[in-house]
Amino acid sequence: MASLLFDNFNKYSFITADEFVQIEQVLIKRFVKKKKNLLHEGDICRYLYFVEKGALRSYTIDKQGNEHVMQLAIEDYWIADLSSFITQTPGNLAIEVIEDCEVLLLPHPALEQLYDTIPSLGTFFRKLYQRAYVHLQARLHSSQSISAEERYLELMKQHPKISSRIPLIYIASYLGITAESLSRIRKHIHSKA
Amino acid sequence: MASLLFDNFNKYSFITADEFVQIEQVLIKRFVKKKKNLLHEGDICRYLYFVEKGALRSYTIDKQGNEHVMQLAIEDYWIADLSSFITQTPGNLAIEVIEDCEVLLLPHPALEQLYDTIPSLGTFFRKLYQRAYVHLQARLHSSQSISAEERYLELMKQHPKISSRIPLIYIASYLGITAESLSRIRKHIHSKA
DNA sequence: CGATTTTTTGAATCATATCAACGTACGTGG
DNA sequence: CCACGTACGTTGATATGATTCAAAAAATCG
Repeated sequence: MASLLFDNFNKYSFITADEFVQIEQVLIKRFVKKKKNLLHEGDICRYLYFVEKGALRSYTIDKQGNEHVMQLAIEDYWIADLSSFITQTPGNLAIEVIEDCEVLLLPHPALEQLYDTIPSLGTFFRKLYQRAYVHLQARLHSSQSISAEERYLELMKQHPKISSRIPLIYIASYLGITAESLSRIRKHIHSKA
Repeated sequence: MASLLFDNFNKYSFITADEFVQIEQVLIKRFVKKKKNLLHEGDICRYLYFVEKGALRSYTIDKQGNEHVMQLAIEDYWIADLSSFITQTPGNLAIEVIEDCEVLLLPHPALEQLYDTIPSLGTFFRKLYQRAYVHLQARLHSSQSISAEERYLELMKQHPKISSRIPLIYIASYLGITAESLSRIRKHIHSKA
């Protein structure tokens, strides 16, 4: 069983082949085209999305109608509006496809049931939520303590695949700056390299 | 039983008087003086802290040694380094007393045990973690979409008690700006009011 | 290929930081 | 109870990082 998802589970928890078969039974596979939304602002997030292929972003929309990227995801990443998923109430994130995708949908009610039969799945997702929290805190910290250029360099270092594949406008938005600024930052970096 | 903590539990969950007695048995009461630290960077956060009286802040320290306030807490607030508390591994938050405090300490192992006997306690803290997550996301969103002045006004509106009692330097740090900037923002607000 | 999206560049402007100085308040030890 | 020191707040002058708006160049897509 060569499966990206199986390996992903076993990165942070321990899932047997048998257990994985059970999980597979509730997964829904979707092929989604660029520019399509998996989730709209105000929707209840009914699935956790695991990316098998392609790229996506989640984003919020402010009062002026500007979008702000909250998360970027490529192969082997999970993406969702976590707080909406956990509470099953309307959230304020939207999720859009950046690059034609193959995603696996893990439905909320099915997951709740699987927790009973596969205890280590609870561990896995508890850890996942926790990483999300830590990551958010780290982002707030760096947005308050370092320059946009440093933030960009850090992102490049930690997620080189993301920064090379995702269009600059989304990376800029993720970093909390404009596309123009990031373009200038790139020029500046190249000029001294 | 007139208790701030009892009422706090019943804001987000339902705890009976009997259950509350059980909880009280594991709580540790501490009186802590201004400037003292309840937690240092790199410590394992072994307690959730409930503030009965006084004021505290949690903060991170960046590479240049500057502090950045992550949370402010007064009476009726919980404070902790959540990710360190949950994993019981060293964290990177410190917690310092701003105003002489009375705090209740809820130890990690005791809480784990109470979850078995008081199921609604699990609900309560799950919701607490979730609010922390949502709040963090909202902060990141507003730090990327609105000006420092708007952020300050929002804080004043949502937490008037905090903004009136806590020294300006900590509020500024919480907002991600310098004390000088916040001072000017205040002046600007008063001038047009 | 044309159409759209994405990236780059320039000039002007703005929000916030920085550095330095001064004012105020407060609490503690003498 | 006063005086002193430390913590906190304000103000001014200047610097800087990032935004805005406009336009052109480059890349991508059907």
